[in-house]
Amino acid sequence: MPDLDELDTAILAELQSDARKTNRDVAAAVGASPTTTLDRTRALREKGVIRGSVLDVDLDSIGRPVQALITVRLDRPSRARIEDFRDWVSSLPETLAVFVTSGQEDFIVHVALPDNNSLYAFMVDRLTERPEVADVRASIVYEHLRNDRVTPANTRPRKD
Amino acid sequence: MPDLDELDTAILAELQSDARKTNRDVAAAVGASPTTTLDRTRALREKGVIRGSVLDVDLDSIGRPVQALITVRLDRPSRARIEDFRDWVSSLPETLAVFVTSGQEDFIVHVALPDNNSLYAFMVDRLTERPEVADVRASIVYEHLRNDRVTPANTRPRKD
DNA sequence: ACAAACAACCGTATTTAATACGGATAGAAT
DNA sequence: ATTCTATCCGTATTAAATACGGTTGTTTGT
Repeated sequence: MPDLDELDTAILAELQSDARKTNRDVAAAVGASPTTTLDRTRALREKGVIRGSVLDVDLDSIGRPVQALITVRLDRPSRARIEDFRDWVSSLPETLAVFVTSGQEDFIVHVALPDNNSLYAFMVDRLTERPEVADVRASIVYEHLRNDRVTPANTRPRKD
Repeated sequence: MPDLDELDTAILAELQSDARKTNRDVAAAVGASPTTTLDRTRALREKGVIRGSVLDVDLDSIGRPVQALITVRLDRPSRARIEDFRDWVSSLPETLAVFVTSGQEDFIVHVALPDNNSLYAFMVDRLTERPEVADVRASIVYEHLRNDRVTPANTRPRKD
């Protein structure tokens, strides 16, 4: 597991505010040369620290303004059943993200839909049609805030 | 509210699999010229359909492998109290994302921490120190899958 | 019906960024 | 001391992004 120094951490911070920032801009912000910054960024990708970059799409303007978190409990949640349901639900067009959890539920599914009727239909038609689904419960999401400052637990000082 | 045609939708799909894909690659994939693709992409940004791009960082390799969804209920959840707590919790370093919800809870907070002890400390020290917090409950997240095919609810045919 | 205005698309030329490569410096190992 | 390695950077080259103008086709107005 790679431990990261201050320069790596600074690069991650810059790219988190905007993953499409140019390498030159990142370099200027962190106070290193473009070459060094590119080397570091590539290394972070190769080490798997940076897994990719995701487009942040406004759900209202693509006609899906209603968000919900749907808690799902399975009947007899064996590994096979969990993985089956996980794969199925994560590929539905309504789904934004899937959390596989422990606790009182087995899944929490984040969905975005055009309106409340679609949400109701999704719950009672699509989810409940799966025989292994024992229970579902929806919480409407009014707001979804991301923290764009995801920092490493500990950072090694830069060897100067 | 902008309705999007097939070309816009195709561009969004391409950039969702990798937000750093070059404009030329996107153009080749959607079957349009780089110029047209750049025009469209810029327009999508200006219209607010594309809000930005987020780096996908591997939480294990930055020393925060333990994820949880923490359900929070406030005492007397007025607007002011909700917004206060929202702003406070969303800026904590442990927080990845915050959902403001209706239902049996007021918030669902997605956090990433180094280990289970840190999670316990976060719950009983940090959250419970806030007087307006009436109740908290954690679900450990074993897996977090994102759907990288977030498509518009309806797409207008391209005027050809 | 006709002309004007507009929208969508693309090609070319220019500017800017990404990349490859090699050199310099410094610390660690032998 | 010398070699090895890691880190950083500058330069030259390649590739992409951008600005701009031209073409086509559709809508708008008279």
